[in-house]
Amino acid sequence: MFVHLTTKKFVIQQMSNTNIKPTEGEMEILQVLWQKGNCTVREVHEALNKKDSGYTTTLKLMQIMHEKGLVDRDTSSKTHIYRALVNRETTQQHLVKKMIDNVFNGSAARLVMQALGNKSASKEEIDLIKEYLDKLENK
Amino acid sequence: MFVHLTTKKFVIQQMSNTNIKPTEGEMEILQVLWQKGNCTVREVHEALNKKDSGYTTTLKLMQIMHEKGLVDRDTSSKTHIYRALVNRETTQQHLVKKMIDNVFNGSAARLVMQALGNKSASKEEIDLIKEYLDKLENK
DNA sequence: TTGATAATACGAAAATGTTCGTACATTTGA
DNA sequence: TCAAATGTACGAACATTTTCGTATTATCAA
Repeated sequence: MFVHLTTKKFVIQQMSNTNIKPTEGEMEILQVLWQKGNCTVREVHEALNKKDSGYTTTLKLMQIMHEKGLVDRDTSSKTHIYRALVNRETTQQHLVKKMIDNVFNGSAARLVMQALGNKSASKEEIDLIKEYLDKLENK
Repeated sequence: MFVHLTTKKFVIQQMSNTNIKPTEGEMEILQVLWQKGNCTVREVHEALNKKDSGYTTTLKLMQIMHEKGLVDRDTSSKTHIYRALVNRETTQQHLVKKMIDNVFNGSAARLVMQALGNKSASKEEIDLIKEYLDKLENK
């Protein structure tokens, strides 16, 4: 399906931007790109499954992301292929840090507990976290 | 200092808004109100210590927050006294949930680990969290 | 070949958030 | 008392993000 991708190269560059702050819409798109790897605009648009906005909106957003350097794209064929240029973990790190400051007054623990109180945290997830904590404490 | 406050009453009402999403600027103000309790605009403005925006900006923001129902105010004296109308924990809950969805693809554990990897999490905080986790698991 | 389909480009409107200037009212102290 | 200081009200400018309409180009199948 994406055989041609093995020959067409993306420009090799890494996002050095220290001030990463994707908008909400941009984050949704990045999620898809991180999860599915390289994508066309249509693939992203369909993955998002937005009923309240059209295809050209997603397109425009991705074009802007390209201008900003959030994504790179292969334009060698008519249908462009996009990929995330910002690192997933780094971006998440930035946003979490911002939330800790902006919402939790600088306390990471508060955020963690709030997140754990959330129903989203299942038994398995909690065990995973405990394990992680032990590792963290042993160094 | 705030003796008069014991006699002047705030309208008793609770924010029922299910779609709480304060903007970044609004969050900063809420932080102050949550932390310091009832405040004048000036107190908030000084607590924020923003050098890049003036007093009337903070004022305007707080007026808008009032329109939105994020805060209530006592206008019985010339200098109005504001208080948060949205609950701290509820608001944080909403924002965390949103971030889990929007940034961490629904995984609370991922967010937690990202937050813990942060330098902001000290030894004490980590112990606090472990304690919390045990409590959480025992029910 | 040619018309339908699917893409991109891009300007501009709409929506939302932030900032400020200015008018006006109240308080206060000299 | 009355001028300076301190407040609020509020419109308007500006910035950013999101959305869409329309023009144009490429692809594909009949």
